Amino acid sequence: MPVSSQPALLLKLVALHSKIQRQLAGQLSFHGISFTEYLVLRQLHEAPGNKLRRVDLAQRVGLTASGVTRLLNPMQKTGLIDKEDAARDARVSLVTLTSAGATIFKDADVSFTEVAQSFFEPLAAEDQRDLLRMTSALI
Amino acid sequence: MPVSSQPALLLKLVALHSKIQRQLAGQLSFHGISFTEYLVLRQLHEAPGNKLRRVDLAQRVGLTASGVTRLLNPMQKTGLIDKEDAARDARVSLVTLTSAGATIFKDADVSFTEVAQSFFEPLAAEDQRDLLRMTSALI
DNA sequence: GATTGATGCTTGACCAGTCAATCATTTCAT
DNA sequence: ATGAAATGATTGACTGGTCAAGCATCAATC
Repeated sequence: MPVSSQPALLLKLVALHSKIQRQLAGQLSFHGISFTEYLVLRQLHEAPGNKLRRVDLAQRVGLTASGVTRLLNPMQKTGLIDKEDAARDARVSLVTLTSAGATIFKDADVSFTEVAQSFFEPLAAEDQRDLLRMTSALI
Repeated sequence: MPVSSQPALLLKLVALHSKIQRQLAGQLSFHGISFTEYLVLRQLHEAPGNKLRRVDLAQRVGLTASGVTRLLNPMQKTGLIDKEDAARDARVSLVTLTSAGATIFKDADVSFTEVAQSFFEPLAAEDQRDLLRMTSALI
């Protein structure tokens, strides 16, 4: 492969990401949440006991600790999540998924899956497998 | 391919983008510019006469018109770009690349290329070709 | 050639996030 | 047991954008 095409490839991936963000934001807005909020709900949904420390949540969704603080405040006000103190450590504040939050997540996840499916439709199944393998190798 | 893996693939691409952004921002900061600023310099560098209308620049770098206005103000103050009135249309304000801007771009572009090359190093040449083909098909 | 609508750009208000500082609490070495 | 360092969370100041409104100019129709 000519050396010069790696920059082009990098730019393509960035452009691809813009397209993904636009589509996801558009569909998730019907559920009243942003993509980042979807990620939070998803992580809580997957977590044992539907509960996580804020630091761990930050790491999983790719935000800083303060970013999580700022993101969660409105989510708590709208009842998607709740705070809970940790038994063993008074510093940590656990984040829990409310049942309302779980409902919203399940609805939003349908949209997310639809976007994902239609997004990759131009690729053959084998290409999709290759793409998954390559992205895993690159992360 | 099992239907369920498209969501996973989408999440991988998002994670990949985070990694790209981190690496690019880190290297470009040595040249005193952000990735978005790099994109602006790149577009001007590629444009005929090193000059573009703000609307066209906005579209090429994926920003809104106001985003471009806000981005370019500091870039003009630091002398990377310059304004110029269009001869035929008093509404448009052309953006031009200064020679200082061209110098910074060339330096930054070396870093950009290095990041791109090291980023895709885990992939064989054939994989890189496939990846380029797939991303082009998806955009 | 005046009106109406489209286009290019900027501005004010806002949103989502970072970073650095701070505070509270916990852990660890002695 | 105590003092020092580490950890978890929040806050203030800031960055980098968006969106909607507004202003100037241009184009088209009548």
